[in-house]
Amino acid sequence: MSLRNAILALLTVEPMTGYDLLKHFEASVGHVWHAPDSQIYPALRAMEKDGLLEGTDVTWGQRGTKRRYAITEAGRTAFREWMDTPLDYPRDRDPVHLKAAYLEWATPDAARLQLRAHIAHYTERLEQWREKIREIETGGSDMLNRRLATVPSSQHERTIAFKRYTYEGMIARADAEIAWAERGLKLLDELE
Amino acid sequence: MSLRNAILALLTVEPMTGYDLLKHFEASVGHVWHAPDSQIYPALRAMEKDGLLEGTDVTWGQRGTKRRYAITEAGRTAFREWMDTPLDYPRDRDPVHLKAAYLEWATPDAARLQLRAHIAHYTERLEQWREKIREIETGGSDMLNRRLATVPSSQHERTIAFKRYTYEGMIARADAEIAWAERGLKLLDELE
DNA sequence: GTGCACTATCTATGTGCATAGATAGTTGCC
DNA sequence: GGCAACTATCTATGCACATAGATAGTGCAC
Repeated sequence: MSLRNAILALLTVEPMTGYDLLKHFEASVGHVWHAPDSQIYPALRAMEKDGLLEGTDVTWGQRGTKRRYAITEAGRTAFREWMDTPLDYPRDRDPVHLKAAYLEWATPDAARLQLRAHIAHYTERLEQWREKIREIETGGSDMLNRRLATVPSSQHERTIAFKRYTYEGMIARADAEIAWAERGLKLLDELE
Repeated sequence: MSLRNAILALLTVEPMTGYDLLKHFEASVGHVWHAPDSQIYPALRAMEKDGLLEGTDVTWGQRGTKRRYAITEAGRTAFREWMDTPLDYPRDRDPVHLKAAYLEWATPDAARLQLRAHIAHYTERLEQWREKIREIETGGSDMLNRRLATVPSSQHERTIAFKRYTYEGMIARADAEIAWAERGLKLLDELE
């Protein structure tokens, strides 16, 4: 259900086409939730059928058309409901730690490579997330600015605070992962 | 592919039935990787067909039979290969942080409930993982003891170290999640 | 000797997602 | 005027997994 709610969240700002949404899932929201077009377009059709969205065909150039989706009142309600409902946590299923538990089966070199890849992965994310926070703080986030334009200014602080808070969480996680992988590299050295 | 490799990892210690494996996925390994019986049994059949396992029927009581699977040389090779191959990291898809980004849509009470649930979830895991480490350190882990019996004593330190290292990583992650949720609770107070 | 918890396995249906490939119109540039 | 890059959307196949329900034998306790 998260995909649907990620879509609803974006459409609370303004109506969008599937393609618009795709671009957002590749950029801003994509740092938290990713979705390919093959998932987005069918989801939009289903959500329209369920009354969460209302689609209208918009002409585009001479012969082209595209379908722009707006969130309905039912959609807003559904989103608020989801926001108020606790998530249930999936069972643990973590390939990285699964492998770590049997690292004696890997060659030390392969083990090192993988820990370094872990560090590289989270370092990259870290930079993206830090950049997001910078954008949020300097008012350089288009999507956030448009969102702020739709809510009373008394809500601006809240809205911004939760965005920053989200990315801070991602950063904290990345920091923990990097520190863990670095301890792993040290451990490999010690065991040799 | 992780399920298959989790199964291979367990079967490097000794042959087991699907039911045995299920119990392990509910207990020890389950802290890192979970799988229901409806996934395990078909996987075992497929892995036998692929030559990774060899199954033999074992009588059980008067009329009962069960199928015990042993890892083959091909299975060991496949497992080692997986262990030496870097994982590829899935795209970000994190419901918790997705929701956090739009927390202004939740009522403050609902938001608090969810952050507390987050804390409760990871606190519970934390205790399980700490218990696992205690088991590892005191030699109280059956599965680990049986595993150690299959490897030369020169490898014991390594084997134990990686297990502990794995759970330390899970603990570090849980600590980070709890700290983040606590900052969230504070943030909610401040915004009110 | 009956009932109950446990061992043991299998099947069916549906969702979410990855991957890949197809189609077609638009815009801008050289 | 043609080509490339981009906009816009759709479809197909397959895997991993959740959920649920079915079947049947075992072992023990009362």
